Amino acid sequence: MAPMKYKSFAHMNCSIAQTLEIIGERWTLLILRDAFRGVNRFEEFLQTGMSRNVLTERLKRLVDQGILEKRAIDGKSSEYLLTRKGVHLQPIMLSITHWGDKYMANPKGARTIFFEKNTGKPIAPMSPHSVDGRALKPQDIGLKAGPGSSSWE
Amino acid sequence: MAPMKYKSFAHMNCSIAQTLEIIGERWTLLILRDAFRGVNRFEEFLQTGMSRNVLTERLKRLVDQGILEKRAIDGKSSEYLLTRKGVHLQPIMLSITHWGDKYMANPKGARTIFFEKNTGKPIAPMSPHSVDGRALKPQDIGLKAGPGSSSWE
DNA sequence: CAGTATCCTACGTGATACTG
DNA sequence: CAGTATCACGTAGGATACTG
Repeated sequence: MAPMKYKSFAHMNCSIAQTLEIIGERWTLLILRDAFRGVNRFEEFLQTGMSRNVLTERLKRLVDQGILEKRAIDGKSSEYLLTRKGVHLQPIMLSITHWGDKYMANPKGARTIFFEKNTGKPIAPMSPHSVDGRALKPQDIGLKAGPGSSSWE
Repeated sequence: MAPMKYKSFAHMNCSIAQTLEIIGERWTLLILRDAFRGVNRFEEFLQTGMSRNVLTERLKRLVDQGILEKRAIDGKSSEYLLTRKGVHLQPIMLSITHWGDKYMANPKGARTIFFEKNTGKPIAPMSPHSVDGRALKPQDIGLKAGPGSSSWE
């Protein structure tokens, strides 16, 4: 019998599938969450609760994908910093956080607050917008196949 | 030796961790993606590529969590519909799609286009906004512990 | 069509010891 | 401190047969 493996999502012609192939593993998003909080050292990331081998592999993958950059600090230590590509994951993080805040709320209130530095005010919940800046409701949005679609619908 | 299990994220006092505990499994987000495209039948979901037992379990979990609603169609068939809670996952879907569009682009262009029904125009890339509706850049945003935080920082 | 039920395997994971 | 290296284990996942 031919060997069996988990199916890769990478070949699927879909942004969601391909993105999940990179950041969809069990601990990866928690590592990234930490990175957005300013965590950048191996031993710090460990505090989140995964074991060393898992962290090693995830970090390697994130560096390979250009989401984190590894920088030597003084020959013996290194740090991991979000690249531009990594920083652009921010809307995903915020969306997940806001959904969790709403549907898995801690009774005492939000656990993490994202605020605008200029004003100190919390940001608005993530929402889609039109190109000219109007907030849109879920039902205002339709979807269709684009030029990169092989074919669906 | 005490039995070993995958560590649950559920106890972590974190919106991201708890959300991942629900929608973070390998096929779940692809099922939800399909649901947003109007897929609602078992055999249709199967086309995405997972096996029956996996689909069965994922659907059950999503129904349990109130993200999908299972409705009998005529005694023999049933369909799965996004609840309000499920629809509110839309920003997550959109954010992931846009990131994938940018960093894992298909050379021919977007595969799925989200557009505003009223105008027919594609929506803007997902971005955080201030409460009064100004788009914010990643570096405009800070984060701090909220009232529900046990303690960090 | 919509599942349920097996069986099997490999991968993700956890624990921990070890190295520079 | 920042990893690398083992090893063992269970669960997610794959294939497929079966049922109403």
